[in-house]
This record gives sequence, C-alpha cells and structure tokens, in this order.
Amino acid sequence: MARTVAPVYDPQAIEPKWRDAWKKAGLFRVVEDSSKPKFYNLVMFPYPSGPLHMGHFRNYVIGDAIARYKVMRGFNVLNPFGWDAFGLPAENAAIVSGIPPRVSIEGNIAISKHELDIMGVLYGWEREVTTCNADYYKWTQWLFLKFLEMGLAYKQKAAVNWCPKDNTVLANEQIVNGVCWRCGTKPTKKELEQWFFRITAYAQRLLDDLSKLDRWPERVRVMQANWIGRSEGADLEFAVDGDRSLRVFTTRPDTVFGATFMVIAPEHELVQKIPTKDRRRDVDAYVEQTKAETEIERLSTEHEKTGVFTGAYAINPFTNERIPIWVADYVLATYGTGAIMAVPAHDARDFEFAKKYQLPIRPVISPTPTPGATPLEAAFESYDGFLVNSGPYSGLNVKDGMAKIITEAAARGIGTRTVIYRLRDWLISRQRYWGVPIPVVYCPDHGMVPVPTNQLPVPLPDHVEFRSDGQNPLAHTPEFVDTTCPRCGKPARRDTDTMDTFVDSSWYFLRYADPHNQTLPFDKAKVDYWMPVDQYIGGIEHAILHLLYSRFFMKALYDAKMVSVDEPFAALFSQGMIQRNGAVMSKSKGNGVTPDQLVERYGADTARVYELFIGPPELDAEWNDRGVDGVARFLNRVWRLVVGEEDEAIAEANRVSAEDLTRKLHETINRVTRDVDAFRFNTAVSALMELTNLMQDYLQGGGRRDQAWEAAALGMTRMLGPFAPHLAEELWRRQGGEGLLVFQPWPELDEALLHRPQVTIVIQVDGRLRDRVEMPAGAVQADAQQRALQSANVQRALDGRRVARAVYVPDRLINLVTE
RNA sequence: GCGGGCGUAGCCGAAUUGGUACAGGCGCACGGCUUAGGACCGUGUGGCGCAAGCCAUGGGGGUUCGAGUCCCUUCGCCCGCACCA
Repeated sequence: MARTVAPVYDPQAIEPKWRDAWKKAGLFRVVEDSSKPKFYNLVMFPYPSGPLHMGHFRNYVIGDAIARYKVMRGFNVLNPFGWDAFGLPAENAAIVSGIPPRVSIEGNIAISKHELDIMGVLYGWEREVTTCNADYYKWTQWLFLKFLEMGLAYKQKAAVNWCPKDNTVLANEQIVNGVCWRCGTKPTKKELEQWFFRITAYAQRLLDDLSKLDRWPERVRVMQANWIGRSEGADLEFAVDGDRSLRVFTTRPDTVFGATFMVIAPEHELVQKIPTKDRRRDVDAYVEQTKAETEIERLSTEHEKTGVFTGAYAINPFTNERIPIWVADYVLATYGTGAIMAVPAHDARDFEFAKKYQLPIRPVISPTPTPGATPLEAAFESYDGFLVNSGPYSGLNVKDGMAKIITEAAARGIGTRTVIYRLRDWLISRQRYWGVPIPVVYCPDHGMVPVPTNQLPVPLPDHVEFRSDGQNPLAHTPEFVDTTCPRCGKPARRDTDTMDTFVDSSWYFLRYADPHNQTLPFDKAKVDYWMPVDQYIGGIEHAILHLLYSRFFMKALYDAKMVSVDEPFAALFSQGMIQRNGAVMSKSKGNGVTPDQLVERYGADTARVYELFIGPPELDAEWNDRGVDGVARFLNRVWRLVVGEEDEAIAEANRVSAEDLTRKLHETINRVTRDVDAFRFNTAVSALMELTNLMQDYLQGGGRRDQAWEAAALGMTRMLGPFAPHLAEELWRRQGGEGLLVFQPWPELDEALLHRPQVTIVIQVDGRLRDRVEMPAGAVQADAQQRALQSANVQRALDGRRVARAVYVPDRLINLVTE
C-alpha cells in the first residue's frame, strides 16, 4: 500500500488558520462590479434560537458550497447572512425567565455565529442584517407607511383567528391543519380591528407569475397555486321574499335550472332577517350551536352536514320556482358571498345535504343530450355533458350552456361572470411586544395619523413589564403609548400592535444589497445590480408563507418603482430534513448531533462532506454515524495520497496507465461540475471518491508521482474546495500553490481527454447479454458485427440460427436479432 | 376525495434519460499491520447454480431489437390541500 512518512491528517491543526486566512482575504466581501457576472446566493435567514445541530446545517453547508463554487467559477458572489430576530419564542422565554428578548437574542446570535464559523461556513458579515435592530425595523416601518400611501395597508374590523395560547391574532396562512402553526392550539374567532396588507390585489399576478419560476420545485408552485385558489364562475342574484335579494357565487352557472334550494352560512347577514316567525327559534338555536363548533370540526369532511330551514324562499330566476332557503354549516361565510345555490344533482355536498333533508334532486346535466331515466345515486359533477331539463338551453354542451346562461343573466341584470380567489388579505397586526411597532398614532381630533417618515423609527422600548395575563406589555407602557399627534401636537396614543414577523422577512434580501443605507430602505441601483436572488435555499415549510409574502412585497415595490424586477427568487431549492433514530433531529428529542462534537472528533470538513454525501439533498435523510466514518476515511485517503512521499507498488495490483488516470480526472471534472450545477452533491462526492480510488490504484500499480498524477492531485484539490475547504487549502499550499485556493479557478474540462481509444462493445443476441469485446473507438457496424460473430459465446447463443438484422449503437453495443 | 412524489442489494443510494442494472458509501467476510483493538490498510461482496446459464428494479400486462426508464393496470408508502360552492 501507499505508506507515508508525512504528517497525519490533523483537521484541528489546520482548520482555524484557513478560516482566519479567508476572513483576512475578505472572501465574500463584495461590491457591485459590472466587469463580472453577479451571483446572489442566499440561504433563508434563521430565527436565532441558540445552538444549531446538523439538521439545521444542511442548507448552510449546501449554500456555502455553492457560494465557494461560484467564486471559483468567476462570479461576483453576494453571500450574506442575518437574523430573523423578532418573534414569539424570545418573548415567551422572557415572560418565564425575565431576561429581556434583546439580551437573549444577542446571546443566541453569538452562539449560532460560533457554530457557523467552526464549520467553515462563511458569509459577507459586513452586510449582516438583524430584524430587531432599529436600523432595520426603521425601514420596515417606512415600507409599512409606503404601503399605507399606496392603499395596500388598511385597518378593518374583521372576524379574525385568535390563538388563545399565544394571545394574538393569526393570518390565514398561519392556521395549519386548523391549528396555530406555532403552538398547535385551536384558534377561536374574535371580532377585532386589525391591520391588513392587500395581497389579494396581487392574486392574479402572483398566480400568473408562478409560470416564470421554472427553477422552483414543482410542488412549491402547486402549493402556491392551490393557496391562491382561483375559481371562475358567475355571481347570480336570487330574489327573496320581502324585497330582498341573495347573491351567490357559483362555478357552475350552467346548472342553475337544477338549483332546488339555497343555503346561507350561519354568519350570513340574512340569517337575522329572513326567518319566518315559526322558524326563528330553530334558526337561532342552530346558529348558536354552530358557534360552539370549532373551525376544524366544521371544516372537516368527516363532519356530517347539518342545517335548518329558514321558512323563507328565493325565486330561481331561470325556472321562476320558489325554492327554500336553508342555513347550514357547510357553507362558509368567508368564501364567495357566504351563500350558495344548491344543485344537489351536480354537487356532492349539496347531494348529501338534499338526501339527508329530503330536498328535491333534479338532474340538469347528462352525459348524453337526453336525460337519463334512473334517479342519480351520486352527484354527477363532470363538465363533460349536456344540459337537460334546462328550458331553452337543453341540448347544449356544458361550455356553451354556461356561456349563454351567463349572457342572459347579464342581460337581465341579475348576474355577471366572476373570478374569485381563496387567498385573503394578509392580517399583519399582532398583539405582542417583540416585533416592529406599527407606526401610526391615534389623535382625538385627527383619528389615525401615520408617523411621518422623518420621525422614524418608532422605537420599541427594550424594557417593558411582562404580564402574566398575556396582554401586550406595550399597551401598558406609558412611555411608549403616550405621544403627540404629528399633525396637531396634542396628546395622542400610539398603536400598540406590532407587525407579523413575516413582514420583516419579506424584504430582508433587498436590504442585503444596501445594508447601511441611512436615507432609504435600499438604493435602487444597488438592488437592481444584485436582484433577483440567483439561488435561494431553505426549508419547504416556507413554501407558502414566506415565499408568497416576499413575492407580494416584490411586486408592490415594483409598482412603487423602487425595484426593477417583480419576482425576488429566480431559483429555489428546498432541502430535505435530517433524521436520526427515525425522527427529525431536534433539541427536544435529544437526537441531535452538534457541529462541536463533529468538529472535535473529525474536523469540519468531514462533517461538511458527510452532509453533502448523505443522500439526494432534496430528500429527507437518515443520519448514520458510521457513514461519517466513511467520509473521514475518504478525506484521510486524499491526504495521504497528496501529502505522502513514499509509495510501494503492490505486485498483484492492477496497472493504471497515465492516460487512464488523466481521462478519469477529466471525467470527474465533467461529472462534478454537472452535479454541482444540478444540486447533486451526493453524486459529486461519489465521483471524487472514485477518482481518489483510481489515484491510489495508479500508485499501487507502479505509477510515479509524475505529471499525470500531479494534474490529478491538483484537480482533486480544486474540486474539494467548495466541499472540504480547509483540507483543500492545506493541500493546495503543500503542493506549492500560491495564494488561496478559494480564489483559484475551477478546473477546466478538456473534452478531448474524455475520448477513449478503446471501448467495450456489449454484444447481445436477441437483446440478451452474451459477450463483450474491446474495440477501437468509432468502429463501424460491419467490424463490430464481425467481431461479435467470432465470439464463442455468441455462436453458442445463436445455436445455428441466422442473424436477421443487427442493431448497432456505436461504441456501446451491438444486438444481433435472429429470425 | 383532489393534487404532487416515491417504490432498485442486508442499509443509504447510482444509472450518461430507451442501450453492460446496482457507481460511491455503510454493513459483512477474508487477509495485512498490531501486545491488543469496534483503529488503520488491502481484497471480495445481488440471488440460485459445479458450470453453461438462469433469475432479479413492489405485483401483473403491453410497446420495443432492447424497459429501472415509455404506456396500461394493481398494491404499498410519503407529502400537500381538503365541505372553497
């Protein structure tokens, strides 16, 4: 074997010095430079929760590898980092411990920074952004005022989701599976005056522009499209007893002749107005009963539909029939108009309800132009059919029927074509302390008055008294609340709500482009140079929330002419989670592996390479302690090969020619380059392992440390740069390299060297592998066929049969097909 | 229920996109080195078979000279969304 007298690979001895060298050299300290292509590399900034484990590190290692790779490829790389530092955990901890959030956050940031540092994960720290610092949230407030000015921020009383545990309201997006996304508590409904951002004004653009995001994961785009939830249909107006009317939204106006009853939500305004005397008591009781149901209970498909008749009737404007109006919990007040025309024959929910309460079911769509004779056993919901029992429209197909019915409704002034969205406006106010104060004041004379931008920031007091009753401490801090009206100077009160932390994270990537700007959130020219983010990396848990909000911000700022692109993230990568002992790594489960443990035992490079090698980066992976050993062996082997001096050829070893070694080097360059560009780090590492194995065979087979060997060693060193940067720097220096490897160019592929003079041709008979022969590359079919026929194996397989034809794939295989 | 994805050695996983199935790692076996080692180094390693060969990418069927890859069908698993009219 290759035995060496060189020093052993000792990561602890080499890693710190290279980290210092990178910092001294200003790696990732960048300015706008039009002479180089830019690359904006970004990992989602974290909430600083203290110690990090290797589950957290997967995206940081990937991000660092990409950033270093792009530097070697000659890009001007912006690679910043920061902290999403506002939010509930620090505040909740403060209530228990008494430690002010700012203090605990700063401590946590220091701890996290240390872990990033010892892993060799480096950023352009001079652009660090911390959302809870006044020099950042001043501009969050500024942008709020901008939105207010643009009509994109408004205050409204609404029935909102209230989390009783967190004592605050939640946005619709923050109700996950019917419970609070943060603490899992069932939210209740509250009528409150709240601030909203008008994200619905951008619903169509947010939907349309998903098609531009061709470098986003398909599933994220699908999730966003579902969330926006566009539905096309029509609004139709039904006359109701007593001079009233009831507006409904339907996606199936073509089925209006089959509308045999109406349903309104328990919260619908008509519920108070239309019930007949004899029904009033039942209706009131029913409404009370539905109030007691939680949102999840009511929204569950398992939930059996209930409802009561109001005693009132509507007129179907197409059939002129009087149809009963019911109140039922399966109709939601918050979608469409809060009322529906029920067409039980063609809607499964209406069908179920009609069956239960014995309401008429009238088929008006049929798979054939003539009505079916037998009663329906289930709703026929297909669009593939013809109108029947539909007066003048009978016989038309669904598409034509729909168009004509809408036209008639419009002509009669009782309906219009409509598009609605499931997306709601973004509720941004939170009744909590640790967030950005909403910069408005309330004056007895002038009402709500925005704080002038030259008076920003509205500072968040560092010291407040936390209350055991869960009320917002800001509301009980007179120094904060009591102020003067910016317009008249008389005493006024500040708004004591703070902003959802997703507001902070909706624009931090813009601040990185110009982090120290004292006069604006950012300079347009600088943002125009860097944006969009070329590669965004982060967890799938933000598929809707953060990514949708940021897209909305970008479009709003585009409309405000503050930026020149309207999509923030050109490419998105969502890494899988790391599990250990069958569960996602987490502090609470106690199954985490920390950087400190790994760095101490193996060094940062082994930890980094293992994280990349563990599996396809987009999939969840199981942490295997023995797998780490395997990577450590690999890096040790590289070290011995490159740094070692004496080698013993092994008598029985396979000989590897210099040409083979050189070809393998270039094959590896080809593969690793392709793999890194495609985020296939696991196979990139495999390719480097293969090259290492062949380099070892070369020496063991009697090869010298000649030119071919040195080229392979240097190529290996450069390619290790993004993955095992400390080791790579050390090897680079020990091979006589000048300067820092991190600034060296990525190795260049020489396509000509990929060419093999000899190739193995696979010989098949009737598609079955029978033999293989070595031939010169580029052989013509006749030669290959002749060689194939000379094979004894082939003759045995043919067994006297005649070859009818042959399929030849040059340099790969020949398939002899018998009759 | 709807939408998206996945199923390959004992385990994690490769496969140039229709052309040698299983690269690389783990594990395992044997050997070397060692006072010793669960350290380190090397060799081997899909199953059956003495061999020729046969079988093998969840199951079944199809297209093709040729299928892990394409089509149909079926089973299982994961992830979204879920009474959105």
